[in-house]
Amino acid sequence: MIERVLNDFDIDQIANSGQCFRFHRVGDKSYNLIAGTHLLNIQQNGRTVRFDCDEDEFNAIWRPYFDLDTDYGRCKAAVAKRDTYLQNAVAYGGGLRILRQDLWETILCFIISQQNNIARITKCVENLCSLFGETCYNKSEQVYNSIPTAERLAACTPEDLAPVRLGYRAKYICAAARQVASGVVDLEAVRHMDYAHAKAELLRLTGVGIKVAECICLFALHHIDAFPVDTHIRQMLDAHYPKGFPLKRYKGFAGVMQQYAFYYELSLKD
DNA sequence: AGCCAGGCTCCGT
DNA sequence: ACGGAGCATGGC
Repeated sequence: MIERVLNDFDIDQIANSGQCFRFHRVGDKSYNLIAGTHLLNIQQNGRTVRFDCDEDEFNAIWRPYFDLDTDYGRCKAAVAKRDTYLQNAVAYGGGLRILRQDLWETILCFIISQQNNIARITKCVENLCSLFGETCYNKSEQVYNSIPTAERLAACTPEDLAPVRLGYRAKYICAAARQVASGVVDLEAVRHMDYAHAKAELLRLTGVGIKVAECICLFALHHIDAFPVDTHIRQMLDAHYPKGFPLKRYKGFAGVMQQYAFYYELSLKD
């Protein structure tokens, strides 16, 4: 069991930020999270966060996953004083983090995300894992399913995936899985590329366009210059930044600002 | 009931 | 190179 006192960290905000679709709420500020082949129970009480794992796993997996070595206070302090929109967004979602998620898992989740809503994305991801994922066990003998491998999905047809209810995205998933399993797109190489090259390589995947590629760059590869523009961000930009978002001001961490804005926009719509 | 959702591919110009 | 139709499904 690991306990840490953390600033700028709110597990509810992180779990509901639409970066990861594999947080399962199990109690007050308490979640089971499946990331790659790992399962974590995490619980927050005030600034104290409890990670149910040993120190080696914490350092190897969860510390980078939650980006705990980054000072988000510095990002927040960079927000222009007169920019009341971003000031409000930061005040609202000040506990957000940019996660370092598994690359293949993020590719699948964000292919599924297109032209879809978060509630249904979550269901599709759950279906995909429970029907095609690898069965995993942790030390406490908890059973859970990881995201299916590219090899497993490459052997599937879109009809095979029908129970997942992916709609027209099923054929994208099958095609992308074949590209990855065959090595036509080398994800291990993508991991070591800079932002521009990684984005270009991801764009070769069927079902991955600019927006999805930028989400993958931001939420898996931690290229925090990425600034995905989806329908919510588009509306926000039109309403609050008609002359364009000040990307230069936030160069090097624009993706963090994007995430504050995205989470704030979601809150304004329910 | 009808609009919309963390868009993309494909096919005309 | 660019623009628009079509796309599956279900939440609200």
